[in-house]
Amino acid sequence: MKLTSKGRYAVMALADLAKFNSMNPVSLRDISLRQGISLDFLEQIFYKLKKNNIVKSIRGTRGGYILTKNPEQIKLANILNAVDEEVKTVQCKKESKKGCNGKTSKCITHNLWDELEIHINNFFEQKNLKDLISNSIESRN
Amino acid sequence: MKLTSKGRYAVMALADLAKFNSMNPVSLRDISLRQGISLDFLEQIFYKLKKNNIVKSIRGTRGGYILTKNPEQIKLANILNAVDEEVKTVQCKKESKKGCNGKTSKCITHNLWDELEIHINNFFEQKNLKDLISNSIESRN
DNA sequence: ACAATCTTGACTAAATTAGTCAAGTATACA
DNA sequence: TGTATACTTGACTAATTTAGTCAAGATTGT
Repeated sequence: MKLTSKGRYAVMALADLAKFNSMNPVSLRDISLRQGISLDFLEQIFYKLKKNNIVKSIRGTRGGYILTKNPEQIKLANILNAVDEEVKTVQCKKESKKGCNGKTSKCITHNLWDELEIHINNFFEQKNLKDLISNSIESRN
Repeated sequence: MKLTSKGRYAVMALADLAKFNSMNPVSLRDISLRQGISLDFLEQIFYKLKKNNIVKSIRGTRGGYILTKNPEQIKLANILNAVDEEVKTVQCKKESKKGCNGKTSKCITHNLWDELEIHINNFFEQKNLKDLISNSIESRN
């Protein structure tokens, strides 16, 4: 699980989408304006979200994107996995065939990062888009 | 909380230190060889660990470093905070005076990252150096 | 004296991030 | 049918961050 602006933007954009979803598709341009995210960057992000079947697109003049499911069915873990291709907490996983740091065995802390990754994933597994938008209303944002 | 190799190396090095601590100071050179971490990089890391009172140093020919406390009294959170100066999960905190993304209010996901940071911190608050080394013996490493 | 070790700052190559740019394709609507 | 709007997709790039290296010294044990 990689946590970058790309992931944050994806969550923000989808929260925006969930909020204004009602029935009409929402254009990236609108999201870009409301959330202050570069349109070009959003395009990249939504390309991935679409490939991962989290949104679907409607082309043409009044087109835009809509969620494929209800907000409460979309877990944040799904979103982050969709945009942040590689899953990692901290190095030391990708060289796992040969051990860590070029050694032949796993490093002392190897299990630790495994556990951490699970811990973080749990967090995102337990949150869905609806949680986010109800929270933001609650806190008067 | 930033998670990089620097933090991982710090934890590895201190776990090594805890293991061989017995009574004699352990030199960075030894740690470097055992853990496969660059000596120069270790020096940087231990500089910070010392400033944060996690280790103390003994100079001279048979010098090296020793832990200032028992391994079970050193929480991983302490270590990571010591070496990873800046605390952050994902952008959107440092501009917190002016809101996120240059907007005047907090972004929809702001609270989310706060929660996540707490979640991760809890993880590291609950683990100490002793946990690490007993685990690694247990799993025959 | 001298070798081992810690101390500290400055510098840098490589990787990653956070985008931009560009050239399209599809659709709605006038 | 033309045109504006919006999605589609790949390629490229500036800025930042990471993960170190390099260097010059200060201390101490023997």
